[in-house]
Amino acid sequence: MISTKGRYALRVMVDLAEHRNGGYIPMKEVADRQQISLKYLERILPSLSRGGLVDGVHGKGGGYRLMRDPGDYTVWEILSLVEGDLAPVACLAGNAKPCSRAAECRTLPLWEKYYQLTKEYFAGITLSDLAGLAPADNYVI
Amino acid sequence: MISTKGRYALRVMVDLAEHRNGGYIPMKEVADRQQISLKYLERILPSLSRGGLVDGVHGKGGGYRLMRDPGDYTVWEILSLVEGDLAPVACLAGNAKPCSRAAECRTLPLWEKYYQLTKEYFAGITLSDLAGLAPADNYVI
DNA sequence: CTACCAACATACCATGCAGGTAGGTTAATG
DNA sequence: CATTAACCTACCTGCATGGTATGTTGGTAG
Repeated sequence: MISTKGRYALRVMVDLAEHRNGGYIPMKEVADRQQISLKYLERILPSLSRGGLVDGVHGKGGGYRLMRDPGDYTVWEILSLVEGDLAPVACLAGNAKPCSRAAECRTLPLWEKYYQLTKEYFAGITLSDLAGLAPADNYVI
Repeated sequence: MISTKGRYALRVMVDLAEHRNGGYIPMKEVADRQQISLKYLERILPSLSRGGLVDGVHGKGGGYRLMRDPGDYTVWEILSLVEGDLAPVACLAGNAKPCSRAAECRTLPLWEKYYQLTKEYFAGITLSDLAGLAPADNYVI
């Protein structure tokens, strides 16, 4: 199951896409609009920043800003960054030790296909799809 | 993510389908074949039994047995029974309190469609698909 | 009737993660 | 220098996972 961390991150990104004006948007605004605890948001945003999805600036007039066009962010990218591994079962996660029963496992192909399905679904949706913005809607500076 | 409980339950069901002979199969056999702790298996099977998926009999010569043809069990049915709710996010789970932001939530439709996709995928696969048995392969008594 | 087998039930425990809260530090602006 | 806002660290509570251990109940075989 996707945790609140992933869900909140997605909502913040959509919010930043909808309210973008070329400048920096303080998290307090987003927290108010989205009704999410500011402190909790502040714990999520650094990973988005380190991942190069947003750009954060300290101090007065500061805040966060998208670094690319909303149409260039996929949901898969955002969720992966925040949630880590989106594998449906432990044996498919990146840090999993190789399973000796893999070759004969009757259920492994089921999980693999489901993983693939999940990836394709989330990779096919961008921020502009969610924000209801046209893909050609360009960044205003 | 699907927990070991769900994964093990599925493997047990497939094992019971592959080795079914009309009689009862003791969990010790399954535990040995599947390399799963017997004690842990014994904690999973009562729910499968209560759910009417298998039939358990005490004592010597006892064990568990499928109650229907393998082709009549869907993966969705098995996982739902053992895992409870398979909703990808908390707001879609059955026990979730109604969210006041649902009407305006930009991300809700995304989760709903993913939930639907998951359901359709798992409901489209049966035990006989996994066990490699032909659907017409009938129960031998 | 007794030994044995196997399902079934219950209790306990260690670990990790979710979902926060609290407080302070650093960097930029006016 | 006061304010703003990102950023960092530590801590806390509750719950789920993945077991282990110790039985009890019900049925069969000898």
